[in-house]
Amino acid sequence: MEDKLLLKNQLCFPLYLCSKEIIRKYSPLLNELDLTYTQYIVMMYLWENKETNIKELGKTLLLDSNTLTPLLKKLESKNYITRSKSNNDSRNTIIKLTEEGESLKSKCLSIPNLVGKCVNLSEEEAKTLYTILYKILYNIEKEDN
Amino acid sequence: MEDKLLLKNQLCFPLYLCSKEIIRKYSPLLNELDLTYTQYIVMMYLWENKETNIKELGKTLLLDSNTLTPLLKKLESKNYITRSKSNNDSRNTIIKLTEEGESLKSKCLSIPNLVGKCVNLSEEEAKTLYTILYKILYNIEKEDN
DNA sequence: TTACAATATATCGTGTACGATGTATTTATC
DNA sequence: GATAAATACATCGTACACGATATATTGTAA
Repeated sequence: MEDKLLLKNQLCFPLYLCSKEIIRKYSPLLNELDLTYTQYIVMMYLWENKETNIKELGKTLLLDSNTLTPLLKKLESKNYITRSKSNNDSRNTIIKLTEEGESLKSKCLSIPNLVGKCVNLSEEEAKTLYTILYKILYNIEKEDN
Repeated sequence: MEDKLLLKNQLCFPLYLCSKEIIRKYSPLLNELDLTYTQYIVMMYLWENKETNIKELGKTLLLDSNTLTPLLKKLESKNYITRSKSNNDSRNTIIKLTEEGESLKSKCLSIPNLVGKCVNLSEEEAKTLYTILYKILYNIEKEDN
């Protein structure tokens, strides 16, 4: 009977390490744009959607207002986004991309390839990993109800 | 030409989400033992090694003294470990498991299965994921030199 | 043996991450 | 239409995570 409490028998441990280490690879690239990794994925969401609110954003990034509110204030102070209250429902905080925020995307085009080079998986491995990770997310979400 | 800056085309993004979400699954279980996830993996390391120092620990967990020193002080205050200076080289901080810390392991035996149930991968998927994750870690470490 | 480099840890500041709680607004129920 | 429940966000406190820097100790080379 193997010892399930050995670090080498854990799955979450290498997941945790990989997440940290890849994000560490992002940071010198993102530093030049004055972005953190979390701010970067918020920007990615906005490049796809232009306008959103905290609830929608949080549903995608699996983050709540306690994390997003201060982060979005920082992005606002950098003039990458605007924050305003909705007229329809003034509980909603509308997040909009600014011109400057939009133009930031062109400066990020090389980032995925640079990071991909560090990770250095074959196309097939990357695809397999991707599939399994989303399966885990699906399973956990299902568990939560 | 696909847009590499779409969230759905990212690999780090689901990695980051999985790491967070699985750790979220640990937390109610670890709460009962007054441990955070990071404290838990430190304890796992110590259950395997009994005695270590901050450098050794950090090499395994990929953490530096700026994270570990305060964390270890907390584990010390819970009487799970002791911190002391080495006689051979008084720059080293020796970390030792206490009896109480050692006995904590028996209370954790059910955790891996409970979390595994949430993740809910087949044996083969888990193995594949494991292999790919450690390949990434190897590749990144190699890159760093 | 002295002075400089290397090592090991600690401290500091910033930025998430998240449970718990507070507040304002909207919806639902009677 | 008053009121309770639900919703959306904001705030607070604790705990990492990590770059930068400080401090103390040890190793090394002239």
